[in-house]
Amino acid sequence: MNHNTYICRMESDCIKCSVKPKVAGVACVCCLDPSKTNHATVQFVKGDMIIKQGNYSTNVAFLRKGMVKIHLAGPSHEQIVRIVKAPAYLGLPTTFGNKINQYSITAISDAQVCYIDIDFFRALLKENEQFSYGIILELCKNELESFRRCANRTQKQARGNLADMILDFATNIFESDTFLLPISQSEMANLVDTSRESISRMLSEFAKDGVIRMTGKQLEIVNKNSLLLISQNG
Amino acid sequence: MNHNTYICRMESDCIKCSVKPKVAGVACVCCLDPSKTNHATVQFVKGDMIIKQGNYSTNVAFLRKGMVKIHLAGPSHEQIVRIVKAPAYLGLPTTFGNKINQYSITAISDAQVCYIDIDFFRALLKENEQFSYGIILELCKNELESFRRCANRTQKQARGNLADMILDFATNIFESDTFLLPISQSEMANLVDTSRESISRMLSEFAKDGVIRMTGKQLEIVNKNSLLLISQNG
DNA sequence: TATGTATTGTGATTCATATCACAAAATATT
DNA sequence: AATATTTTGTGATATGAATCACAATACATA
Repeated sequence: MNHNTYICRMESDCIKCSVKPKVAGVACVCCLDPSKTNHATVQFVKGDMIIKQGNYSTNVAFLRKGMVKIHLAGPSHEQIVRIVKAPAYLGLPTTFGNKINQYSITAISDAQVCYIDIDFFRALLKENEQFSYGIILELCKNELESFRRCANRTQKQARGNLADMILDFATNIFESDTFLLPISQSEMANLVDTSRESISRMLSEFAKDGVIRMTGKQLEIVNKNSLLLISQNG
Repeated sequence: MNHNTYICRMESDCIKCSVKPKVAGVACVCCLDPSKTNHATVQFVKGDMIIKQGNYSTNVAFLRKGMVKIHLAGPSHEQIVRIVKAPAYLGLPTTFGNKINQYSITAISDAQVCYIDIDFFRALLKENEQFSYGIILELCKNELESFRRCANRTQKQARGNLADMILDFATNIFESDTFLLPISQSEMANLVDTSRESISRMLSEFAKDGVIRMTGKQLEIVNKNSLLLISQNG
């Protein structure tokens, strides 16, 4: 896997920006940058680190294409907080907070990120209230989601959380009941708060019970109801 | 305990608002409401529910005085997400999101809440960019805090989390090494993700080991270093 | 194609904690 | 003060899941 990244200014591409501003908050700023001089697009390969915990942050990043994982160093091991797919802003909390990235973001598929000049971004927030309202909205949604997830992870037992992960992939990320698992089993473990071995065991178990079908990283949900039951659990 | 609440319009009190706008985001809107007609102050008693999960929300709430717990119904039991003390906005995510409260907020001390008309609040966001920037800042801080907490709670073991809770009370909430625990042991359990029994055992253990001293709900940190060690753990 | 590296599968064992089951305090409420 | 109700203390037991320890693949690159 080649982790070289290259910067390419894609202003022309940004003009006919493929990421249409559906909701104000998740529009690429490119679309709002008439001079097209305040942003640059960077291509990442699967495995590349886009934002690195502990580094000083100078830009706002907007994920135009691809999938990433948000992760941070926990007290004993790496914790994957969430999987995010385009389009989405990355690392907003850092942008506003203390400038030091509090978590890392790594591409788990090839990805395209638009870096936006921070001053330009701030100016935009000021003058475009639609936009800033959209950002607030997105932040709020994230907070609620965080709460929900945290409660689940700590209260449910491992199989319930794994079921949730699978359902989340199918429903929110891939929007299909068949998909290629974008992360390894140890990553799943860090996402779902178990051990790698438990993930392996549980996946085989789900397969044996006819809940899912697996061929390598290809996963198919065979019995969604069972999965939902496991999620609600007992 | 008497849970009757009464509404009292305290416009005069709000004029000489004791909650000075230090940071834009955590200023009571009262201070920015010249006509003083868009807000009302309500007094709550310890134990009162200020915001109820599942209810429709019509106002923005600003906690002027007191302490509250943010909690939500988890899959198996109530989860306390965080303890918050004044001054702070309560339930912003709901305000912007879908209007149905996604979590409850309950007073754990007597508390004073300022309810602000939502349209007024929005208008303010629009016209006062300082203010909206402050709100964004606070939301971002919350998100980071959520991540950190979630990683800790799931990775550390029980005694580490309890140590963290005690340190958090001392450092952030009471700003003193001696304080009155504002919640019961079962609440602590829900905050720290253990069982009530474990909390009881661990507290006695900490006391036996000379890390803390306890007389009823009065807690004194005797050896902060030990507590920090337990937090980092092993 | 070959060789090193990362990922996955599976058993045996250990361990931290939840649960259960009461007793004892402490706090409300009449 | 007297009774009810919530909170707390503590032992015994059960259990989910981590850890350890390898074997077996799969994958990447020389």
